[in-house]
Amino acid sequence: MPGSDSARKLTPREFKRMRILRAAIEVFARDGYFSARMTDVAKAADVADGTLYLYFDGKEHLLLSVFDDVLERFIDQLRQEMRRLDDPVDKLKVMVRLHLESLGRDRALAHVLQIETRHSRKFMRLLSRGKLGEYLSLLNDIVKEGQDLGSFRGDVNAGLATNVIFGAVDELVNRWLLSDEPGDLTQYQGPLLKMIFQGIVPCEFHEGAAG
Amino acid sequence: MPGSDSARKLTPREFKRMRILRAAIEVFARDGYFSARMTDVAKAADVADGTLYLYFDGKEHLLLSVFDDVLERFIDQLRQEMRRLDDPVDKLKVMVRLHLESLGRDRALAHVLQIETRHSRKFMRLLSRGKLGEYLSLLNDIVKEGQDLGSFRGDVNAGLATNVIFGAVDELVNRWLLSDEPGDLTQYQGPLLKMIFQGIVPCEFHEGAAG
Amino acid sequence: MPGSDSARKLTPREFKRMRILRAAIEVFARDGYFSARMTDVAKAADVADGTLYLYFDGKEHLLLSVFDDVLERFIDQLRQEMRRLDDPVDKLKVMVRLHLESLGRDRALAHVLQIETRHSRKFMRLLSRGKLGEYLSLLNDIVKEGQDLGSFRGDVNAGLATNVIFGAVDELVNRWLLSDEPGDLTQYQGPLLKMIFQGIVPCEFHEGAAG
Amino acid sequence: MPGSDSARKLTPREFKRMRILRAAIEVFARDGYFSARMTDVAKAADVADGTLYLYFDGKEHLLLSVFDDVLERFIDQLRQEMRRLDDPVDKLKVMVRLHLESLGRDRALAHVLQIETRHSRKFMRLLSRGKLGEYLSLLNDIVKEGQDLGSFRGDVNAGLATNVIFGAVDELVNRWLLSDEPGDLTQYQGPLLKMIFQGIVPCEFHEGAAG
DNA sequence: GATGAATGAGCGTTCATTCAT
DNA sequence: CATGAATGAACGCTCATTCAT
Repeated sequence: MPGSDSARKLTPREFKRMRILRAAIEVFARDGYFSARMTDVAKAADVADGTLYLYFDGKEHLLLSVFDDVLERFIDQLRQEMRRLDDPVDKLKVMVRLHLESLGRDRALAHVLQIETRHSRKFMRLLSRGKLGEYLSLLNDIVKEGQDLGSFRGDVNAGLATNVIFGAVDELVNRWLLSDEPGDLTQYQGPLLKMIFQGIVPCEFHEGAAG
Repeated sequence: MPGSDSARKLTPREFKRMRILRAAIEVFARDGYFSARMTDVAKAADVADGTLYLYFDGKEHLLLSVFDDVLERFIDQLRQEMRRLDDPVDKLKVMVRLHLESLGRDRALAHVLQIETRHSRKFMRLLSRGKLGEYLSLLNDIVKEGQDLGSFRGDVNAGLATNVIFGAVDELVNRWLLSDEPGDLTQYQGPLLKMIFQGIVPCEFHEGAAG
Repeated sequence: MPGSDSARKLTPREFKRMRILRAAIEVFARDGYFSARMTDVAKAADVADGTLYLYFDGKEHLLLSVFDDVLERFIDQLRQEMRRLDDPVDKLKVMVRLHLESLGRDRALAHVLQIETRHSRKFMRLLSRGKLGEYLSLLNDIVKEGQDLGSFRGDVNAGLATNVIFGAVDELVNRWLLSDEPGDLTQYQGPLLKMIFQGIVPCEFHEGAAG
Repeated sequence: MPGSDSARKLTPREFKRMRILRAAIEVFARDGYFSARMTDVAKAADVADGTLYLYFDGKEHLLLSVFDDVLERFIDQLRQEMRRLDDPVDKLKVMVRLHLESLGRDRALAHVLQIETRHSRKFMRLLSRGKLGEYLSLLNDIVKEGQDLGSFRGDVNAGLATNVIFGAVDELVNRWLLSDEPGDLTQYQGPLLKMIFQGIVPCEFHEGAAG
């Protein structure tokens, strides 16, 4: 797909920016955001300390940029995949799959996104109002669409359902990150979706189990 | 029930320990763990800086103690409530209710437990191996019990189901924490349980939706 | 004179404060304010780096404190000497003498007061509005008193005369500071006063020389 | 007088040099020498950062060049004016007038010459040994000439008298610089000269006042 | 000559922790 | 036990200067 946005050649500036972002991911994942030193990021990116500040406003901005950059690309990819699909059920499946695949493929990145970017309420708000909000909004749209079509139960608030779904996926990734023998993250996709779709109680008992 | 753990009078030492823990919760919630200064915790607890170190090993241990102390009491309470119940469905309901009630009652505490204690992988591991693990284990027991009795579907790995349930509740608390107009956290109990029990897809479509 | 303010024993805190101020004078004079490093001041005062900040708000405040502390004592001394005198001419003589003596006695201090504290307009304003203003005001009072009594010519604005006198003394100190073989600063007292009192033009030519 | 130094057309290089010097004056006056950044000087001069170093050896040399350039022209002008005059009294009058006029006309320049160039002993020595020394030497010559002719009192060391005169003028300029409502600097010329010529004590009291 | 992206040395300040009283 | 003054290691960031183009 020559000429496509994601394939076009990077300018030297963009290239160096990417190098720094990648270095930040590695160093932040290895040492933790707070313990990580800017000078180590610079070393990992093979640039001088001062160069970091030609591309980013500071340490915090660097962390935020890791998050936003990655999520931006992820959301783009998601949007493209969504276009091909009609069934909200399928959309949800794809979304969960991509989520697990993306993070499962890059443990350092997952670490930064799941843990280091959540070190403070202030930072979490920043994320929620940025790309993360966009992502949740995408998920929310799918839920609502499913409810409109009758594929998803309509007696649960869509926003809450969105949170529950995200929370389930998110926690799974967290456990995978904390595990000593992680294995393949995507292996959980099937059971996870089953839980999300069908819950934990078999249909025949639904009456009695209703909250 | 004289002499019971929770009702007996606190020794002066225990009392001061509690004062420091409470001060830590307030200060960590207000300023964030990393920005918070030990001297401010001391001030809030109305003790000298050095006194903190007579009760805790350091800043990190103080944070850990907040977590463990609170969870210990929560788990005790949970165990007592569980004893009265037989039905795993009821147990799960109670567990979720207590979870939401406990955190909904004390926003500063919720903030510290949900956000500040998760600032690094190292710390999260510490939690997982401590009281948090115990809590998850309790939840896991309920799930397995439900599966054994047939109340919960047996075709999903219990550990994964546990994670999904915990993740759903946890994320809900997070959203509540980040919200500007929080409202009452317990209001979500019903819908949340519905999601956990029945999933998002109505029974009649379960075949097609299976992951 | 036991019990007098200046002779009373210093508290340990005051003593350490003085030690730091003295160290600052030496280091600022030796390296210049901007090149001087706080860690060197600390070393010279034989305290830890952080201790400086228990006594002063920062580097700039330290410099300001050197100035204000010294001038405060100088002004006190001046006020006491003034009390014994009636003749403004005598007062001016004493003032100039004390000025030259105080600085001539301590070259490092003179260096800091004359040069390092004047590194920026902002800082000079700070000084002018502080103790330096008080000092100039004292000088101004003497000039006005002399004019009222007829000892000083009344056809020159007192403020301007004050500036001229101060400028003359100040510049003399500056030249002494920049000189490689300084000699005794007080040796200039007589000629300086002659210039201030009588100007450069002999009386018989005053008509023609008037500006 | 075509071809004269001050009137001939500037080469492009000289022109750019002047632009940089002017930019330096503005930026140094606005931000202070130490806070000022070379990149801001470059911006103000509308050249690239690196270009500054094609015309000056560095930041310090730039400041020194501002001083020397301005003083060189000032001294040239002074020498020309002196040529027309015989009376040392007149020469002194003209010198003071030109001094006040030159600085009164350009407050940014005055700021740099009076304050920013005096930030350290090392720099002040540099000035004293350069153009400033030349200027003081010029003043000294006038004083000595006046003493030889009997117009100025001979019982005061010429060097000291020079310092006193310079100090008086210099301090006046300083006060004007620090004032919030400066007004016209040249208004002080008359009274200032009166002080310099006649001192502060009326002739009839000279005996008693002699230092 | 002119550019401006890259360099990297340098430092004021903070704050968790200690320990003499 | 309690205190709080003192410690000193640690680091993000700036900016004068350089040099490949």
